[in-house]
Amino acid sequence: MTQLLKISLPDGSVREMEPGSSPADVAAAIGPGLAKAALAARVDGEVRDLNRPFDSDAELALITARDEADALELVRHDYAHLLAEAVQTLFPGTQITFGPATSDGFYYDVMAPASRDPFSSEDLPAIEEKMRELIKADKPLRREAWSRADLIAKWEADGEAFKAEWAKELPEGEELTVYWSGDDWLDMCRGPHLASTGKLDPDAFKLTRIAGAYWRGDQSNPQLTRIYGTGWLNKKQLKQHLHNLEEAAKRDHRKLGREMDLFHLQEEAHGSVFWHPKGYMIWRELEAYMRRKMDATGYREIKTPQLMDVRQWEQSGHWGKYAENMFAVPDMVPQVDEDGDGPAKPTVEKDADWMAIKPMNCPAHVIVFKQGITSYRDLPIRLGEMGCCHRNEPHGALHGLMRVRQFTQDDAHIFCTEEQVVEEVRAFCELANSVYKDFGFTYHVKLALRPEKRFGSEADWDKAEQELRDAVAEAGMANDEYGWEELPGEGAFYAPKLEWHLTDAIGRTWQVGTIQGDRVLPDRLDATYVGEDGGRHRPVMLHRAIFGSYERFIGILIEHFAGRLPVWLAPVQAVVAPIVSDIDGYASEVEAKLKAAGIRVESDLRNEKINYKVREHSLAKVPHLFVVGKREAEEGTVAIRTLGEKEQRVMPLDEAVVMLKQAATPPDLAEQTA
RNA sequence: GCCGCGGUAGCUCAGUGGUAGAGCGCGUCAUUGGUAAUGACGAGGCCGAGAGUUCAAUUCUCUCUCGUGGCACCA
Repeated sequence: MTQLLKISLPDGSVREMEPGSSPADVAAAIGPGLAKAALAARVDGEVRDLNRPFDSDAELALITARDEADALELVRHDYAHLLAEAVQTLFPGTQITFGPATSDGFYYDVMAPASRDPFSSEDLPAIEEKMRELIKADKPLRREAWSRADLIAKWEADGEAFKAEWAKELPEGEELTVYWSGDDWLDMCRGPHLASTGKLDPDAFKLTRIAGAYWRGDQSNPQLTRIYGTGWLNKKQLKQHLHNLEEAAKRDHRKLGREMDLFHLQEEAHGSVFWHPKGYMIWRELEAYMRRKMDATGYREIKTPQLMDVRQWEQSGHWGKYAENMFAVPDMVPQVDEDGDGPAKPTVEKDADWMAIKPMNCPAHVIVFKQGITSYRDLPIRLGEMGCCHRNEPHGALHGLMRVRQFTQDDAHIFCTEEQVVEEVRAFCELANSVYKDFGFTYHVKLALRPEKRFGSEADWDKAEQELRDAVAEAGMANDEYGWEELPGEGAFYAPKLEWHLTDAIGRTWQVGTIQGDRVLPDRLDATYVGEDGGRHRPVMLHRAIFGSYERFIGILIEHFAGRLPVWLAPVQAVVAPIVSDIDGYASEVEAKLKAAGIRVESDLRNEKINYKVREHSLAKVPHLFVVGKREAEEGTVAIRTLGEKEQRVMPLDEAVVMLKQAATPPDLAEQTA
């Protein structure tokens, strides 16, 4: 007599099942409702197919649509397979490669048959339709174990070069699995999958776009066509997601930047920003804020050259590694003809010396550090700079304010002894925290570890990584609350880095802040200090930034606040709008009083109706609108309409000035007066 | 840099092998109106750049450029 399997359920009960039975059988035994609702099973913590028999006694939790994270992952993976099957059914000869789930759906990378052009968005409706047909057909999805040799043979026979290549690299001897869709299509896959295609909702997915992607993510490999889709458990979720996308598009900083007249970009300086008065006001407020923060925490601000001899960049190692992304200029006077019209492309003299526009501030800061002789008593030395840098970014990378060719960092370098590193990094964690909190961001801290290509000894990397780890632990941030995580291979070539990833109002994350513990550059540029023992020692150099770059940070703020910036950052903090022109005099008086209080205020004396003015300044996202009519002028009051609030408040002018002044105080200054 | 899509008025976009249209915005005039669009009239375009096909190109083809969605990159 065979022994029954003991299957423990989440409620603590235990069911005895025949050997060979599967989670589906358990579900059926519990009830027909659950049998229908079950999508997959968690067996001893591992997500598995519903029909895959138990290997032994096990803990079982059935996954239904209520277990949303697991369920979404499953259906998205299934949609991806369905996509591949649909494409191959419609276009025989198409090679398939990979198709994982993503954060909002799925994609599949395919190679169109040589006989036709790569797929385009025009093909999407037909593919979608075919996917729906496959769902309706309710094809069972069946797991099957294959040997590696059989798999390779199968892919080679089918002309699936990519799949064959991949199969050859899979470990010998390990059980490999394929999934059949019905009896006529299969893909190599670890699984798990739903029991059949009919479990998917034909109205809960949408193919969204087509893009190129390299085979195995490597630029030197062939380029495949990636078909993206968004996939959900039901139609309602899909609709909600599409709605969210629209909402995100509304807060696009490029759109708001134009509408709010903050900045513009144009061809002649692509990748560099033309800041308009209103946009630059945000910048000035941020810069003033950051200066106060850095002044208060022991930094000293410097300003270093934009242009340095290329040899300096060779010595630092940047020229060798990043020359193609640097802007170099010959140190010569361009030839100009007699009319003063120089040739559009001046010829460069053969023996001209080359200068490079700085792509970063670090070497210049080391140079400043090296002036004179530094004693250990002077350390740590914290040198800050609002450093304007240029990098010749790949064209495809440029994006509004988020990725630009000219940017200004809130940069600083801390030169300190080895003993001081952990405390300096810990203090930085604290500083960064106070800044991000002031803007209402939550964030995650991550540690990017040594990359494959790197400078410096293993011992130094061991030390540098451990210091950062220790510092975060001391700051109390090495835990789940701060999303603490280590990222192997993601560090810079000269140092491991801590990264701050902000989460914005609609849940997107942005990497902004960083601190990096560098022993390479001080060595390459021969920075030293005199120690207690009278000998020369290498300082450790900490590279750090909190905003990252002003351009990008402003872009993030615009999107985070959907343009409705906090009063202290709003370019125009209040508009005074008289209802009739008789009141212009009083409006000007109100404006003058607010101005005297340091408020950025404008008055709108145009010959327009109040409705029009209210609408316009609301759309312009002015935080406070001061409406004044005959009544207010007589009583010496203002009717305040605050952006985002329905009710207006009428209050005496003097009171309003105090109120607004308080609302417009930057958060770091508000703390002190509180 | 690679793949796909795009570039028409300040903005959002329509349109056509015979050198252009709307709405908003802008200007002028009238209107002085209590909280999200008052009306009338008017100005405004090398249809991204260059080359080709054609009697004729904003329209078709090619190259370039910029933007855009991805990929790759991100010191």
